[in-house]
Amino acid sequence: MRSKRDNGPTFTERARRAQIVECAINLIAEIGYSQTSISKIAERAGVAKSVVLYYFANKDELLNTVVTEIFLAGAAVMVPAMKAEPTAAGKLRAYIRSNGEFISAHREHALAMLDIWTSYRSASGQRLDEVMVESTKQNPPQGDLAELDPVRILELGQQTGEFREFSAPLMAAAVRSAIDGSVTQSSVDPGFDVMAYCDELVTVFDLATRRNT
Amino acid sequence: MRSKRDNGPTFTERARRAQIVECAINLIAEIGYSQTSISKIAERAGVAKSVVLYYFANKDELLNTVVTEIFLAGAAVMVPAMKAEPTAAGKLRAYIRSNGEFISAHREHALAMLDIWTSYRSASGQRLDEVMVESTKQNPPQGDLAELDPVRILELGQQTGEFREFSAPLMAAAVRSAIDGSVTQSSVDPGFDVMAYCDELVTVFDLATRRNT
Amino acid sequence: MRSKRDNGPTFTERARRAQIVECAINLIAEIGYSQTSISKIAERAGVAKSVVLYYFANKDELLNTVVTEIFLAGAAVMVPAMKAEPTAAGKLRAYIRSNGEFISAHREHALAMLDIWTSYRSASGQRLDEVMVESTKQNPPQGDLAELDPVRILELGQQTGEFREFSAPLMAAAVRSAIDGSVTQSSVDPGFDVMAYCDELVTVFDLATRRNT
Amino acid sequence: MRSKRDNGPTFTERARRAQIVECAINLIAEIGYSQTSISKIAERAGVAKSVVLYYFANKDELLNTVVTEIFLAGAAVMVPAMKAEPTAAGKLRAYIRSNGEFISAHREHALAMLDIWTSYRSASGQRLDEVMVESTKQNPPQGDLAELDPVRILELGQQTGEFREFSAPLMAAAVRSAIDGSVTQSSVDPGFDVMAYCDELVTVFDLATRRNT
DNA sequence: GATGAATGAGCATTCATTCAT
DNA sequence: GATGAATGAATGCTCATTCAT
Repeated sequence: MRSKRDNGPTFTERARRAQIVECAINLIAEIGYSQTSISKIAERAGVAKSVVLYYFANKDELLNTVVTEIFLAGAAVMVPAMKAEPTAAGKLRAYIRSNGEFISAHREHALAMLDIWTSYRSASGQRLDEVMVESTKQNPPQGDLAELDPVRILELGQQTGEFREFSAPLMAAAVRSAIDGSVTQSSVDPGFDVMAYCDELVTVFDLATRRNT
Repeated sequence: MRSKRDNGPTFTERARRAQIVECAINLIAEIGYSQTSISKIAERAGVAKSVVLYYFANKDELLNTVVTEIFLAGAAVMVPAMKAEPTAAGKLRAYIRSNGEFISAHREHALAMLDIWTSYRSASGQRLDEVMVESTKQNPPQGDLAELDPVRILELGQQTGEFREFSAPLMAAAVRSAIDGSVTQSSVDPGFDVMAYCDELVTVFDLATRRNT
Repeated sequence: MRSKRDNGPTFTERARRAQIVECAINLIAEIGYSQTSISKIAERAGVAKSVVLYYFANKDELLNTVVTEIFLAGAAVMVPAMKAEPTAAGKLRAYIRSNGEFISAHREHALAMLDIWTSYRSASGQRLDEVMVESTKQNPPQGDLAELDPVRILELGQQTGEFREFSAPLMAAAVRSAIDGSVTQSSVDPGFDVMAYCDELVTVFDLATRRNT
Repeated sequence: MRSKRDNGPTFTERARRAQIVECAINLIAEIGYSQTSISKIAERAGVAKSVVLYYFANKDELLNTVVTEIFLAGAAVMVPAMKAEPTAAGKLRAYIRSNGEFISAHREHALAMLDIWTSYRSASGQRLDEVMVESTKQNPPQGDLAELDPVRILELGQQTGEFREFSAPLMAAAVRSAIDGSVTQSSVDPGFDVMAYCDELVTVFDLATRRNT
């Protein structure tokens, strides 16, 4: 795709890829991943179907790009918010609220992400996480991205004595799925107030995790 | 399929339908709804593809049967458990735990249900809940099934003074999505301890809802 | 299907066969031969699909019965009308008018007949007439039915000097297709006045065939 | 299939479409519309089934193209022939003869057209004319094509006094169905002399329409 | 860079027919 | 007599992908 003396992707290439990814996200948010085909994406982007496969080797690569894109956009919002909080309780609060803010601000991205996450199956029936295991194992999240793991926040709080005793992985799973619930709700009811919901979650997990005196 | 003066379904018919539904559930749990085709279901059931369509007018009817079957099986476990509890706090506890018990005992059913719920899209892109709205509006859940609505439990607790003030619909959404999270976790990690997770949830929502003295 | 000491078809058998044939005719007239399936016929008759194939070895036999039935019903109307006319001109007039009367009185039968005649193709693409050739060759129309051949009428008229010189087969083809046109028209426009049309045809072919002095 | 700024169909596209249409016509003429499937058309064209659906969105679009193609080819022959005749009687003669010439010269096209016309039923059982009503209402035949309406010829002749009094619509129906009869005859007997038949029709309708002195 | 052309695999569904009861 | 059960072939159609230009 590029010459030997490689200067990285050209401007056009990046623009086209971004455009295609954007159309894919909109489409997935609108009609669901399972109904989203390459030709529909191409149609919406106003290009030939083969153009999509020129920029992305196959459907899975496009999908992967979409997921990564959204994930990084979310991280860009959440990581700073969490870093700004010194305490574990503060970090947990920031984790929930900043996630909610991203979902509110980028509703379509969140819808697309959740839909892919829950709907995607490879030809052999593997889910996205199963497929991603290899690449993740090779590139475990480092530095800032590791901050996004709720298990770490909870363990931190238990170490500092802010939080009571509980299973950090289980509590983390509860936090994550409760937050994801806001996307599901939002897809059912477009008027769903994600931030109000997340504020409620902040209270819930504050009461549920803090050490009672 | 049957004449007017109807003696109800044959023995064979009930058996075959049950078998097909079972195969469908297994398959959906295994490879996901989007990868589940009628021919794969037939293959697993060891019958010709056309047999499936002999017993179910079309894919949607089969799907509907699957969903209803699983839902009723879940309700059969949950409703008695909740009725046995007099207090709202007890009912909430029973709601979470009995749901967890059903998920543990029928892991494949729960996986299939969740996958259908999140993946299904009609030809026009509608989700299952959107499609079901009409039938639900015509036949709103009555009697025992109404017990399964978590909003009612929470409002009850607020009326009796057991629970603090909060938005019942939002809290209910949190409860539901936290419970559903156990299925997602279970699909990612087959060894996930659903009951331990639900016990943790019981604590979380007990702390989060009870009136602090 | 019947015992050795054969008393011919039982009452039930004849009744069932008649009922099925009737339903087939209605259905073909309504939705066209190509959309008419055995299961639809059975459904309309209120019996199981296999019942239809119990009385008729296969679809073609049912079809054949339908065609024969309608043809004989038409002949029953037309033959007497033609016999009543002594002259060739009178017979031609009677041929057209009585055919029109049959079409008017049994619109569905006529529609079904025409639709089968034009639409039917065997699995190998043969038309109904091609398929029927063998049976017709073995049993050429005799006696009264031979009266229905318009070629004979025209040749008779030429022998008696009533008609001018023309090619009888070609003129006969013109007469037949003009009459059939009334069915086509009637299917397009249910209000089409078949008798008025046939009266016009009578005039047309009277003017067209008579010897001018 | 093509981008917005459109240079019109490619050479390949036009060629392939023409080839597919041609194969469809041959096949319909041979085995009838009801037995003609997309895969058979593709097989005859020597391409994959999906190629047919690459050029025609669905079977109906292909069908429509076939019908339009044949109709326009017929009109191209008939319109000039009729225009060349100044009198109504001449026009009527030209209408019949030029139609016959087209049928003789393009036997397969005529057979296909008639078969589609009589056999086609939409999924809901509508005939081709019923389906075409809307498009025809929006685009009524204009200019030259209006010449092809036999009703107009007959009314013209009555206005000029060339023709006697009769119902023009009924006479037109008779003319049309008599002509169509040549196609039916030709399909039954490949050696049928269409032009001789049409010449006979010319005489028939000349005698039948002209004002007797 | 971009795209038109082509393809094969798969899917849901329809249907005539066979067979055991 | 009647029917439920089962099946294989066929149909229209979608889609991701390949390839030559």
